[in-house]
Amino acid sequence: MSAPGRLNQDILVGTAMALADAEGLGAVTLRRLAQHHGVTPMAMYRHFRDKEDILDALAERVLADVVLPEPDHGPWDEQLHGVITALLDALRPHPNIAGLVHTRMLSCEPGLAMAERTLDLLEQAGFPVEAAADSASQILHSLVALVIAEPGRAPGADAEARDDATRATKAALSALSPRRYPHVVAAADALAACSSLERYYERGVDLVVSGVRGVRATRYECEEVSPRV
Amino acid sequence: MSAPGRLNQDILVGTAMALADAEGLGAVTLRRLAQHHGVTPMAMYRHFRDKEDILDALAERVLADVVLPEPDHGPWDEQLHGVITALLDALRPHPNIAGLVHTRMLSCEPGLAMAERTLDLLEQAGFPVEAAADSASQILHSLVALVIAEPGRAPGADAEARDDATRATKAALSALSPRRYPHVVAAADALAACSSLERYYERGVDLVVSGVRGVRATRYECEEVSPRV
DNA sequence: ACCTGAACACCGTTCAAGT
DNA sequence: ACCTGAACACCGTTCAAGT
Repeated sequence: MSAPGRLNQDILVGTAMALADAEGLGAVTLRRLAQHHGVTPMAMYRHFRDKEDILDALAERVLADVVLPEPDHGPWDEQLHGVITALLDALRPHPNIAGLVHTRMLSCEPGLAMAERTLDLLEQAGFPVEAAADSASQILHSLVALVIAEPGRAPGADAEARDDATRATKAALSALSPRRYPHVVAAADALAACSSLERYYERGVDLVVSGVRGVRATRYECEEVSPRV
Repeated sequence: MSAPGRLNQDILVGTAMALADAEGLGAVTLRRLAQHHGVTPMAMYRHFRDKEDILDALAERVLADVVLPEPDHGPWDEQLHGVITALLDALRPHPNIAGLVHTRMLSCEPGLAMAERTLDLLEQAGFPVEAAADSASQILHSLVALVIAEPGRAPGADAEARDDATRATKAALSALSPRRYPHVVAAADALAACSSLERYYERGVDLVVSGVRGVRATRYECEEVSPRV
């Protein structure tokens, strides 16, 4: 495809990302990577230890796009909102790759930076260290899940195929027994595809931040209003 | 391994599940499945359309273990707590398989049953249908993420290897610069492994249910206490 | 109806060899 | 230092054939 030119890890990770975005993770292959650069598959072992190493680099590349807002002296929940939004902005363009982040958050620099900020904010909010660790992990992983589960996206196909898949899902859900699944049938369109992706993600962020606020209010702070049990 | 006896889909899914639990999804292979039953790989095509079909069946089998509590007239949030716990109880024994559920929740009966119950409860809580759809999706996927991210589990190895991995993670996190990652270093042990899995999952459920309560309070109900903005 | 045998196109990975 | 060629063990899948 491109001139054999100079081959390095950054370039290769770039084409791996393009492959994953266009055709899914299944298309990320030593052989296709090599072929795309007019080179033999074994040449890849000059740049990566093994396949796993490529996937690690792919996850790190996505997380490297996270632009954390500068820490300020605003309320912890607004700052948490900012961190969460920064992660989502980085993940959303690469839904096929997002899943890789699940197991690699704590093994690359940008993931650690995000964990650090999240832990900081949770401890500012009053969470004890162990609760902060568990919660930070869940928060970050929930956002990954939010991107993976984004309604109306097919595993790794082009826009047309994705559209077909969405239509098929709508039809399948609408065709269910309305006696047995009344709510699913009523919500078929909303479950199969978002009317607004922006609103979907706003709701997702809202749910997570509200969860942290609620846990704090009921567990780690006595002098504030607490929702009913 | 076992006598050629009678081979059917249920038996094969059972051995696929055992393989996945023991060695990870990578071990679930047409050829290993066949070999385990002393049969040729092509015999699998009598029982499954293709490999994807096996993974679908695997996800459905896990979800089939969900025991939804009977609907009652208790408060919606307590009932939601019950549904969430039921899903977690089914997923937790099969962390290697949990990820398959992400894309298959709405394409099998037990997944639909859970979506139906969740939508029902959210609408009881006052969520408009579209918000309920987005939120139900996120709730269920967050729980999958909770299991996948369970601290201290390696992708698909035995207990000993998992222990080694946990120790290595602890060491790696503890060895980070305490100037740059003070909170990560301080929380290294808690991030690498749970002191109590039960507490980890309780916190996870709590965070999700609190999130729903909070969103309801600020958006879909005016006469209750609402946390500060 | 259920299983086999041979074949195909594709994987990741190794090793010794080239320049 | 960087890439090649040949080989190996493993994939999913097809097709025609057996009983």
